[in-house]
Parts: sequence; structure tokens; C-alpha cells
Amino acid sequence: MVRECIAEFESLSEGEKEELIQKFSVEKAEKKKEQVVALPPLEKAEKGKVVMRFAPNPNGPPTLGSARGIIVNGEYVKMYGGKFIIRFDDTDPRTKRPMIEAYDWYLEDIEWLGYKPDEVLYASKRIPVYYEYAKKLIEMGKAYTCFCSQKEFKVYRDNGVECPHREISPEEALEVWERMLDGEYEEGEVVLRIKTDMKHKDPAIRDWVAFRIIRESHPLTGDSFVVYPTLDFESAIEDHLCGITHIIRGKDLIDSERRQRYIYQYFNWEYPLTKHWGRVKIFEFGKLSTSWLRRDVESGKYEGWDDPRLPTIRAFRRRGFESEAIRNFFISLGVGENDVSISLKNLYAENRKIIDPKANRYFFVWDPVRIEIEGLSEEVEVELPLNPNKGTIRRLRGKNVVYVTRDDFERLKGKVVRLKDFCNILLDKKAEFRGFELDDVKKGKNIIHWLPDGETLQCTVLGEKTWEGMVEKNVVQDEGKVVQFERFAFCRIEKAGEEVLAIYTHP
RNA sequence: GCUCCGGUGGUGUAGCCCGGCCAAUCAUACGGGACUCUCGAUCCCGUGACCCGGGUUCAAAUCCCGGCCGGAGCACCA
Repeated sequence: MVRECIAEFESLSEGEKEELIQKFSVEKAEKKKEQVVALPPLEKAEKGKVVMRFAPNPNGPPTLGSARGIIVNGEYVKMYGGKFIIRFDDTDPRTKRPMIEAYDWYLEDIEWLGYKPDEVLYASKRIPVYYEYAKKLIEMGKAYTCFCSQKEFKVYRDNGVECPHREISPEEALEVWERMLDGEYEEGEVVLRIKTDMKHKDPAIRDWVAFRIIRESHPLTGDSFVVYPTLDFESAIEDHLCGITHIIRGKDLIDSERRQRYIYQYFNWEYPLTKHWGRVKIFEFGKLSTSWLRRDVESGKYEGWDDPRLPTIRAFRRRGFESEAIRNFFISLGVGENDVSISLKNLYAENRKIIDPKANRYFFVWDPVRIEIEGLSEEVEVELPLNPNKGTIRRLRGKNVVYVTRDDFERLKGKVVRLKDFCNILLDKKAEFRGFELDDVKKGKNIIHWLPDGETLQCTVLGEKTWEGMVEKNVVQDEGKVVQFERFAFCRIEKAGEEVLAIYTHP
């Protein structure tokens, strides 16, 4: 039945086909609109009252991974209306030392991705607030100062046994706490723990650390503090203070919720709704850790944090990606708890949809080979499509000395090829002119791109590798924009002067 | 090891809570064709999946049990 229909359709004339397609295209267009990518509805989300946050530690620049957090949270706030808060969880000046430049990079990239934070908070500047809540908990007997070493406590924890310090009175604990704040103890000597349940079936939950001493100057607050909260504590307090309604983050933080709930219970607060997503592994980048990237950037293996080979948002911006593409890419991943490993090809496909219709076309001849065309006496002016979608054109001089790429030269030497939009030649270093008409070579489809001698600019393309070659002068008008180098790839023209520097976007 | 969580085409995703309308959605990928003086663009057509085994039921991707596989956490990191 279906086959018959198709056969019937195929047998129609072009005109008739067109007519039928027209007839159904309205319906199709409507369907496409419905399928606009969107996040699944958020549980218990009230219009205008959704408060969400993105809480990075700026110990490196935002990466594709950060983009997911920004996009998913930001997008939900957009969907329902409410508040979007950026909070820098920068409470460890040593092991996760913040990078001073990264604070602004986050803000910039968030804006570029299309979200405007309603509030920006720096945890490191609000440490006194956390002290107050710590004090309350101590007074309530829900937190205690503990002098066990990490090793000692591990034994207690693993065996589900309460440590001796757990039983001290709130008054005593308070006294120790004050002395901690006054800097009377050394690093590692004492910590403040939250009382949970030493018999909890998950050892990870048992009496966790809320504050520890770190004697290291903080990039933002200097030496103002020696007692720093852990993420679990800081974030628990802050989420409540900010009135966060929904938390969506990676599943590595799943235990965090279980720990924090104890505090919420003690203060009688309501814990936000949470959702956790799985790990994203991108084929092209493998596992990426900020510290690992940092080492390679600092060692000079990469040009900088926006090196086009890097998975940072800055790098994608430099490559000329549209933020809409990145948004669609992550929205389509959804918020499932299973791990995903996905190829950047999907991102490329999203980006291509947006960029292809607007990118101007140019010839870029990499690894050029000089060709002399014999039998072509006069120069001609050649018109080529600049943007096939808009019908605009560009011009090139058709000369008897041209350059083609080595790949094409070697592959097609001795054959008749078509210099796109110009003429046909028998390809060799001394080529023979074979006419201007297209039909002669159309069958073989040996259509290649070319550039006239003396009317080009030096061009370098930076990407996975570096390509050297020449490009037509016309590109100058597209400085800063993404163009398509025909038969090569999309590239962003970063600089166009005497020489051209282009960044490889994607195929 | 302990505590959680998850397993739908090559890849991602919808459906699973509230079993039937799922011979399973959409995207991407791949294959074929059309169009085009580039193309990985566009337009047609096609390929391709419910981890395995039991159970409950008239009926299971959906519920239950077991297995296998994968992941996360088990820090004075975030």
C-alpha cells in the first residue's frame, strides 16, 4: 500500500509533485514548530516563582560541562519565570583554588549563552553568614568540634561508632569554635562536624565536616578567614537563604543532598526539589578535568584558554559557534540520570542548521600548487555565488595562472577538471584550456576550487591542526564572521588584513 | 567492599510513575535516490532499539523478583 503510493508519487511529473508537496507543506511546517526542542516540565514549578541557581567554582574557565548547568537551570527559569542566581562556590582556596579571571569569564559566557542572572553571589565573601548558622547549630547541639585526625575519624565512621568529641557540651563546643575563628588552631587540628547518624547505612552521610581550617590566602578575600565552610554546608545555607526552589546538577552531588537534609531538618526548612543528571562524555574530548587542562594550558601545549582545540566555552565562541546551537544541543540531552556519551557531530549538526544559510562562501586553497593554463589568452571576470541562499555574488579574475590544492592536484592530475564557475582544463602544472562550458565535465563532477595568481592573501586556519594556504581577497569583508571555505569547512575569520587568520569551526 | 542510581536503534532522546491506543517518538548517524558549477546544505525514500531470565496479567518497554552490564558517592574537593 505504502509502496504503491510512493510509486504513484514518483510517476508524477515534476510539476505535479511540486503541487502535492506544496499542499502538504503547511501541515509539515506546523509539525516542525511543535517539535521545537524543549525541556520536560519541572515538577511543582509555579509560574513566576521558580528560583534556580548555577553554582560553579571558578577554578578554571567555563567548559561545555558548565554550559549544561547554565543552560538547563537558566532555561527552566525562562520557562516558568522567577529568579536565576549565579553563586560562586569558591570556598577552598587550596585544593580547588579559584582563578581570579575565571569569575568574569563565567559571567561573560553565561550572558553569551543567553541568560541574565538576577543575582550574583560570592560564597567566599559571605563566610560570616555561615558562621552564624554554625553557631546556632552548635547551640542546638547539632554540631560539634572534633579533634580526630582524618584517619582516626575514618575508623569511627567505617565502624559506625561515635567519636569521643561528639559528646562535648554545646558550651564547650562553642568555646572551641570561637577559638577556631580566632586562629588559635593549626590546619588539620580541629573541624566542625554536623551530627547526623553514625549508624546511617551509608557511611558517606555519617557526621560530615562543615568547617575546616585552611591557612592560605584566598584570591578574593585574602587572609580574612582561616575557617572555611565545605561546599555541603555553604550550599545548604545559601540555597535556603536564596529561596531556591529547584536544584538541578550532576549526580556526583547526590550524596550532598542526603547530608544537607540534616541541616534542613534541624532548622525546619524545606529542601528544594532536586534532579540529577549523569555524566556527559564527549567522544572528541574524552574525560576532561579542569586541573588537567590547566596544566596543558600553562605548559604552553595550548595557545590559551580559548585555543580552538579546547572544550571551553571561550573556545567555542572563538570558533564562531552560535549559542543557540549549544543550547539546543544540551536541551536535547534532557536531564536523565543515566550517563551519556555523545559526539560533537551532534553539536555541529545543530550549528550547521543556523550557520549554513547565512555564511558567505569563499575559496581557501591550502597547500597550493601553481598551475599555468595554456591556450587561455584573455583574462575573464568570473562571478561566483557568495551566498547561494540570498543569491548574492562575488567576483574573481580568471587568469591563466591559478592555484589549486595539492590534494586535488594529485588526485586528478591528467584528467579534465572544472575550475568551479570558471573553465575546464586538463589538469597538470602546464594545463590545457578545454573551454568554458560546464557540460563537458559535469558527468565526472570533477569540479574543484581555485584562486587566481596575485590576487590572494596568505591564510592560516587554526583547528585540530594548522593549515597554511591562500584565500581570496573578498573575505576581508567578513572579518569576525563565520564563512564557508568551499570544499573545506566552516571557519570564523578572526583577523583579515595583510594576512588572514581563520579559526576552524566545523565541517 | 559498602550505599545509591541507571540500562530504548550506531549515538542521544520520548514513552515507564497511572500496563493495552507502542509493529515504540524525534534528532543525529548510516545507505539509496533527486537537486545543485562546493558541501558534511536542501528534498525524497530507506536501515535500525525496548540488557537477559523468570513471575504477575486477557495484555508488559511500562509492575515484581533474580542475574548481567554501566555509573556515582564513600575527603578537613567542588
